[in-house]
Amino acid sequence: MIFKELIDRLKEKGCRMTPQRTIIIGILTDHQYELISVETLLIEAKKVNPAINATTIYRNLELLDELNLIYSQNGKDGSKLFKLVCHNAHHHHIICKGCGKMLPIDFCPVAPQLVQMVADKGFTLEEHHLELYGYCSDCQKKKTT
Amino acid sequence: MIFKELIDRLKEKGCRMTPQRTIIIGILTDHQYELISVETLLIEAKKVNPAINATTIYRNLELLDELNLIYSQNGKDGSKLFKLVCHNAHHHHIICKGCGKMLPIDFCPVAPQLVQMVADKGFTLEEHHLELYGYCSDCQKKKTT
DNA sequence: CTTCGTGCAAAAAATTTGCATCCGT
DNA sequence: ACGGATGCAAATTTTTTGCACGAAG
Repeated sequence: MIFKELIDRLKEKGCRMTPQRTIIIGILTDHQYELISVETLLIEAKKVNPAINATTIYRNLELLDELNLIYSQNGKDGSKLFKLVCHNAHHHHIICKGCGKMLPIDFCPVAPQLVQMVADKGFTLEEHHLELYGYCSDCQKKKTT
Repeated sequence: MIFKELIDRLKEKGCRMTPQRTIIIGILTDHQYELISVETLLIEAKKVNPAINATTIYRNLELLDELNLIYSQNGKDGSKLFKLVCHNAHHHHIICKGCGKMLPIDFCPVAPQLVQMVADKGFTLEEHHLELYGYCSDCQKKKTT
């Protein structure tokens, strides 16, 4: 249900839903578990509507990036790869060492790159546990006073 | 002592140590805890030897990448950023759920991006704990038989 | 000496920008 | 109708490549 969520999120922000944007988001949704390059995204988008321009892809990726809705990393060949940040899936928390407050992080740093690195050593990654510790803004202040 | 380690590693691989390469590695070592762009790397390198060419930077980064000695990620503005993978520093393990074997991972996925994301929410990240679980190649085989 | 590495210039690729037009709301 | 979004072309930036020369081992 990521697709609709994304559209709602964009609408909230006052963005217009053009057919191009809808297509781009649809494709990103299709690839939500893998990384996709600008090039592939453009090719896939053109399959739906051949008139879509690369500029539109760039501008939409920029928009999604500003809203922190996509994550990007560099591919093996140096190309840039993108992936939606899945807000409704797996996530982690940061825990305040001062007051114990927990804040969910809508982002999992265990990227395909790490999975690959582990795979190179013969391991199959099944699950992971990440605990982040720090201080929330309130406790940060208390510490310095 | 990363600098010397890197040089040794490259020598082992049969790479020649030219002054340019030495400078580039030196600068990357200086920035081992932060990300650096090609542009900055070039500027810094030129401060040491103004004759250094961008092509040389690219070719050396390519070399280091092939040897998995650097990690790259995309900067906020879309530029590519690099950082040495610190083999002697902080690291994590993957633990086999079958036999308990532990394998160190010379890579920490808790990237500046995550630190920034946490900072945006008012938290200051102090430490983290990542546990990776999976199956080693041996136990993987046993499972399927 | 023998190759690898470098610099330079040119080519290619990737990304951004300006502007007129289009189309969601 | 208004203002954001798009397409197109041109400009800009980034990265790659070919080749001759220099220098490391």
